[in-house]
Amino acid sequence: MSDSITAKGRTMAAKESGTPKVRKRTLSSVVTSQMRQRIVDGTFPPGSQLNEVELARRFATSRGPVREGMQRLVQEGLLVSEPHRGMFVPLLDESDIADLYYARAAVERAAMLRLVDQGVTAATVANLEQALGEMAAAIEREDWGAVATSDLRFHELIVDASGSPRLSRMYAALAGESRLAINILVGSYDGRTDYLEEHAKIFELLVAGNRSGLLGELSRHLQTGQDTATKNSRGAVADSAAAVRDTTT
Amino acid sequence: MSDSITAKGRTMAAKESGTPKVRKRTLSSVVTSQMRQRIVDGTFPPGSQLNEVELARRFATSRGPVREGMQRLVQEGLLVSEPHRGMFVPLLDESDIADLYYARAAVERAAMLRLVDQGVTAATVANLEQALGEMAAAIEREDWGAVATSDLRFHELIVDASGSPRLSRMYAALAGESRLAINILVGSYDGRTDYLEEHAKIFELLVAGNRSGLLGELSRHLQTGQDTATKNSRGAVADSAAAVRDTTT
DNA sequence: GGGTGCCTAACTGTTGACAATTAAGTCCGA
DNA sequence: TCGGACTTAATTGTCAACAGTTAGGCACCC
Repeated sequence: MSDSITAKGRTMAAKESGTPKVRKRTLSSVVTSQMRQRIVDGTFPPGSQLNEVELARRFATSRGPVREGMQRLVQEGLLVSEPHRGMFVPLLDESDIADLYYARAAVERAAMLRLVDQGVTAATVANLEQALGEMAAAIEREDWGAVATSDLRFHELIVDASGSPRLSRMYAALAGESRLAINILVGSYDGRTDYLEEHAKIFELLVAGNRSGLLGELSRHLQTGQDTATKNSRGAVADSAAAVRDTTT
Repeated sequence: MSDSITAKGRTMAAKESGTPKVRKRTLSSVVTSQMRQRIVDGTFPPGSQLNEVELARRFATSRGPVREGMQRLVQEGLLVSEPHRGMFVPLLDESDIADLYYARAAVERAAMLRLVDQGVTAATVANLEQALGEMAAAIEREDWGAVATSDLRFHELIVDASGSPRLSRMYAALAGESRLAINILVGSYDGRTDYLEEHAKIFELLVAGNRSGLLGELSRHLQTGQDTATKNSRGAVADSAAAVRDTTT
């Protein structure tokens, strides 16, 4: 019953440039990853429509896999579907951001409490320290996109470490939406140089197992994050919407 | 430029409740609903495979809408995908059930606390009372499937009442999975005649705004639910798996 | 001049056929 | 008798063409 080496003739249909490191993954999944990446990194800005035929052409596939990928991204909160109209990258308004941070707080609180209960493993400590290191390096070179990535990664690591598949699954969607909200205000991160120490504080309290301190610090941290996102998105969403209008006319 | 829109047609359509309920559902969505229904009500038992061509034939469509619906149900936790093999209704083992109830507790706790904060509206009270009424009626006529439905509906109403779209979205998936777990042990509900009063207790504490009591009662309630599910599923999953094996051979 | 109704263009929704993959059954040889 | 490679049936993954819907523009009528 051991895993026999199915080393059969692997037809290398690797075209010259199309797909970088395509493994045994199905086409739909690689298309999904590609689209998720481009939504998250801002290539497809909030408010924009994703044209099926254009994407299919760009990925050198048919519309089937593209539609399938879109279905998944809808459930992740990275796309909204308007029947017979198309798929659009969500425009998060003030109430969306508030709800997003509220839901994140609910999930992270539960994860942290459980993590303290069952103790933080050495591997978790190492992962978190690495994320903090990446964040510091990103701040150093003023790469605010990377700062946002390490920021979300830090929080995601905590949730994953709690060992609940369902909590992780739910949080992944929230993290994706958060990235959407943060994208609008990338560049305004520099006004918040205390990000690193806030995360370091949470890390310390987590290792120390300080429950009440942890909950308080988390609330503060997310609250400031929400305030920043809300404040900076006030005009940003309007601009974004206007920009979309321009491009579509 | 000229923003002087008379806004006549808009106000008419918006103010008026004239939107006919004949919303044009797309084929994919109706197929999705149908499949969700049959998974949840046990027509497609846990462990069974959903054949695309057979379902397409049964729904008198092509495989496209069926595949699209399956994608959605995967994200809801009602199906698992094994690439190049097929879609299967999940078989929840002991750890799955534990994780499921843990995640539910996390979400419901947050929802309840917020609900107490912002006060319970009259509409919410009415909805919850109705759910309790349906539960009592279902118990009376020993319709355990309906008991499970009203049970989950009660909890879902609480989460929805908290007014967080994302919390509701996450909880919907958890509720669907819970229904899957409960289906196995439908009929063993009769051993737990205290279900109604447990829910009534939660309802009272919620209206009274008793935080600590609420959290304690919720923990107890979900714990007993988890214990029952776990205990009754011990042999059930084995039987179910065996039954699936029989039908597939 | 303003409103109304068609009309067209572009897009999504749907379909049936084709290709690729998996797993089980079978046959052969040691 | 056992092991392994081959064959084969069934199922999923992918594709290109067709059909239906939506929204915006244009001419026409009042």
